[in-house]
Amino acid sequence: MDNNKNSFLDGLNEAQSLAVNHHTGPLLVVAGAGSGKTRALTYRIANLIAVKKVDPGEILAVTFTNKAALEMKERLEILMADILSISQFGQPWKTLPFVEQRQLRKRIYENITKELWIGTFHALFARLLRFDIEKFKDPEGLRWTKQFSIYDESDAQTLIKEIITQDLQMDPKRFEPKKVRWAISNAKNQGLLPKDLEENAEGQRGKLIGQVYQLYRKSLAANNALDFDDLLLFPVQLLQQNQDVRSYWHKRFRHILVDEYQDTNWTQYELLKLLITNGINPVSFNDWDNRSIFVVGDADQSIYSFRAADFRILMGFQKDFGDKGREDNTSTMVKLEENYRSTSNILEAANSLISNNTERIEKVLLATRSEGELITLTRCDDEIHEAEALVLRMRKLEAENESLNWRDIAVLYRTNAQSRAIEESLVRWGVPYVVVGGLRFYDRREIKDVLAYLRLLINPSDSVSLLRILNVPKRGIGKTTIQRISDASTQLGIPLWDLISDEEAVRSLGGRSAKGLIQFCELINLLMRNLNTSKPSELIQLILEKSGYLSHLIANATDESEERRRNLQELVNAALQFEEESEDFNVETFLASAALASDADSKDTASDRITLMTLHSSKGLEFPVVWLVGMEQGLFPSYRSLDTPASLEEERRLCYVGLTRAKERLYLSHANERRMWGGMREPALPSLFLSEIPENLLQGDIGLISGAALRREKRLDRLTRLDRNSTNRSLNSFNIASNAVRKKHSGPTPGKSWKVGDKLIHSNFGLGEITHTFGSGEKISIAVKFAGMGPKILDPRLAPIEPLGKD
DNA sequence: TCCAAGAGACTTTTT
DNA sequence: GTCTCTTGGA
Repeated sequence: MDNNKNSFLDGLNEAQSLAVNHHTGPLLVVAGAGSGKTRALTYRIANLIAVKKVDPGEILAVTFTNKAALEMKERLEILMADILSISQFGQPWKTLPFVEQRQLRKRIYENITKELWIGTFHALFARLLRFDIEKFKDPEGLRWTKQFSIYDESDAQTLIKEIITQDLQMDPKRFEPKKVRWAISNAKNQGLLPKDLEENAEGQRGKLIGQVYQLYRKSLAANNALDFDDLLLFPVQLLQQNQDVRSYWHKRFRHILVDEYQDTNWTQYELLKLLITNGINPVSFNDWDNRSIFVVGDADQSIYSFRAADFRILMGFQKDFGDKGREDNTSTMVKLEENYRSTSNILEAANSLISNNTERIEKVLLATRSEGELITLTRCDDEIHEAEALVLRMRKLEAENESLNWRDIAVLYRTNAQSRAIEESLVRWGVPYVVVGGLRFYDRREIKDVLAYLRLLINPSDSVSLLRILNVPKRGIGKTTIQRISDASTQLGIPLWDLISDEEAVRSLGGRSAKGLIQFCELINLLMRNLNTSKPSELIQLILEKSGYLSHLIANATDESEERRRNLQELVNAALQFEEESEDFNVETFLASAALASDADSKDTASDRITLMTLHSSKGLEFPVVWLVGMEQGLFPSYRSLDTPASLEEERRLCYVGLTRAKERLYLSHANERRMWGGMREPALPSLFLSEIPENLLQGDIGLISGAALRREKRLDRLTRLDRNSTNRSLNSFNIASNAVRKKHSGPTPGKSWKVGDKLIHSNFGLGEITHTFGSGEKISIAVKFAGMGPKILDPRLAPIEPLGKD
């Protein structure tokens, strides 16, 4: 019977099993890339619940992204379903009748997943603050309520810029808001208050920053808002100062698990300690009865020190928690060193690269897979050649491997800006792709506008949100009026909303804009009346209609406003999805999830497209085929890291992360020169990291990708495609696209008549559809909508386009 | 008050 | 090259 119950643990290797079965006390799991650490985490939670009979509500699991949290819940549900199904029905969950599958899963959700606290540090502690922020005693007497808004980086910067220009009357060009924000963030991460900063400041500048910090805190309080740093700092201070609150959460969370432990910072570490030992120094903490802290990480993959992460926290775990033993698999450390992900060639390259770092826990990744292909290194003339060469290779690879899908391929780069050249080539050759990162969905202007409406409804003190939407859409409220009322509000010390919801005040202050202001108040009041009775999605819809935002966009009728409308529709969908996924949804929880969502969270894995992203975003992911581009000195490693050894080591870890994402094939490339922005081409040397990969693992076509070689490859690509298409492979729309693009070299087609709805292929933009025609006969112009961009007006006699038959 | 055109900054990585 | 902010005119 017992054996049966534990059978889900059978597939684990020895080290994994040690980690999963660890019951109480501290444990550090040093887990190399691809060694099954997510598996260890998930199985451990399942083991705690199913075997050790831990109440799910006593488990706190910290992940690095929201997406990782969702995935972990999902995996856990399936695992638990299997365990229960086998113990109850004697058969795996998937073999149950569909109805019973669903019932069981629902039961697990209700009794287990829903009770667990799984999420990022920020999401989890924002949640904790929703309970207890009103018990927080601020050292300067400021107050917040549980309706607090969460300000993102740009909100924070807006506030700081305002303080610099308005309160301090300084020139934001000489005293840059961004740098000041950064300095304040650093101070917060060290737990420093404005007065600490002012007292210890060296020189005028430090004093000024202290002043801004002081005013910034006041301003946040006036808006009843917290920034990202506060979401961690406030809980630390709250747990330090209030013993009741601390004991409550200490008793509640008996088992804490932390993923990506190498990227925690000192504030986060402080939080963990407060919770797990109830504020007692961990070395002397003895009450490990039915209590554990389980952290998983890899010092070699620490890549967030710019965000105050410090992998020495990981290195010090054993010392801090009282086990002096530093040998393998002591009572507080287990090493997972067997890699199940990559071929041994890829691993050898990664191991060899990372051995150049000095600050490490000694660890090698042991291969479990065969040698595999050699790593391909390509030197190109410039970034355009690099992009073209990459796309051609990719197409060749896809054409030659029946089982390889576009979604199996990822292109990784150091900086977001590098995606552009690659995107252009992908569009030109009709390869479907998705870019992760760059502009976050929730950072788009129209989305932020609507969220600002929601924030104001929840938290009327939030003047930053109010000012954002006061005249959006246009209500005839201008700069002068806004200046006047916000001056009045600061002078009187009352929130903006209180001021403008007083009709008399508005009439005397508003002047010509009074009408617009009153109209705005009526709108907000109407929305507020619907706040408690509407779901988030309904409220968003109501905002869009009643505010005139939607009709404004419709009236505008440009491509841009069309795009905005689509995004807003997408926001409604996101809200609907949120309502489906979470049990206790309301506007507040929806806003919190929007504020803390990252772009990587929304990456949909369903559609078959290649993925483009920064090396940082790639952490935790894996792909059969990986391209690492821009391997040049000054770009990767970044020029800012070249003269500090510690930063250079971090860049090397970043490279290590990149290499170890690849399962089967790895391609590296660098260019001889690169256009940095707009104008100047800059010559570039191959990255130092390339020289740290043993030559025998590389197959080079160094020097091959010159202009002439590229043309030769393009001819070859055409031949392969022709060959392939003339055989029996079915033609999806994508293949048609590439097929027709190939013909582009025959030039434009004369004498063709064009009409709305016709599909065509453009040699640069790919597949498009005609949305309008202007003029007639020889002089006709056409407006064409291509995927991923606004319509282009083209002259069909000149443009490199080909008509496409109806499909 | 609103809009269009021009200047200027931007490139490290993000919860 | 592209996004944001400022400026000046209607």
